Amino acid sequence: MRIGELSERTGTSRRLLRYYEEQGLIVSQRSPNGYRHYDERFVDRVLQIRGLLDAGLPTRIIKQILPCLDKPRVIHFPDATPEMLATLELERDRMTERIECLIRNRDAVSAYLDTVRTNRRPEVAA
Amino acid sequence: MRIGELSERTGTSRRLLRYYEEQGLIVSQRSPNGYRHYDERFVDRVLQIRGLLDAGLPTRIIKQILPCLDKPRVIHFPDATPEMLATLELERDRMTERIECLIRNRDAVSAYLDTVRTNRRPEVAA
DNA sequence: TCGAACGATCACACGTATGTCAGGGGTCAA
DNA sequence: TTGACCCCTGACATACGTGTGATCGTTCGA
Repeated sequence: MRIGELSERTGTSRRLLRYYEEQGLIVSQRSPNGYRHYDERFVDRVLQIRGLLDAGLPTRIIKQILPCLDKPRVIHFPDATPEMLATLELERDRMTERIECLIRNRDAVSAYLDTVRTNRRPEVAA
Repeated sequence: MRIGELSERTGTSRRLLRYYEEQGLIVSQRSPNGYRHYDERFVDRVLQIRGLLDAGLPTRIIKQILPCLDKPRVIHFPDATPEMLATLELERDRMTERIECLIRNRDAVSAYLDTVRTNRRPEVAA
């Protein structure tokens, strides 16, 4: 598919798809006329990128963890340098912290909503 | 405490503390000379703000959910308008999505790291 | 063959979180 | 009183994700 279809299927502007490519998050095939072409896998890939961006990870980090998520469980041992593994561990821990922070606060918001709804007293003006 | 101590205890620059105040995330007492003063509660409050920012929430949203997290379980019913409750529900759901996305990807990174470490073969050059 | 619809690149702009610096005042101990 | 150190405000700068527009080439159906 070309960029327009990928854009529609992922709800992501063409501009951003080109930006993600520029940042090395996705790679496209080019036809002779220069048009970008993508296969089905890119739909999930782009949605994954958007989710991670929305969760606060910068493209620089996303670029590093994406190779871990490729479907074929083929691990590229050669390019798994100790430094890269350390970086991944660090990012994994940072993601865990984010998760815990989000859970804490989401639960607090939930508790608040529950309390408000339970104690709803329409007869009280103020 | 004054802004310098709060800054040190939260690892947050003075500049940012003032910015958070400007955005309505925190409120300070002022002494006659204009200095900001904070009590102990602000240490946790600031750390919470930083966690949420790091998790990808903008100050606009953080400002809305912070009142839900105040220690005294005093719910301010009067200012809990239906619109605000709807907004909170929406944000709660968005936080849940973020959490799920982060967990999925964190687990994938973990699995990658486990695989690499398990299959470590120091004798293989390439 | 023309025009609509799509693609490409490039440049400028914006919002947000953050850094940094300038210019000025307050506090306090030597 | 001077100097070190804290605070204030305001302005400018930067990185990053994203929008928008200009200008141009490609494709394809009417």
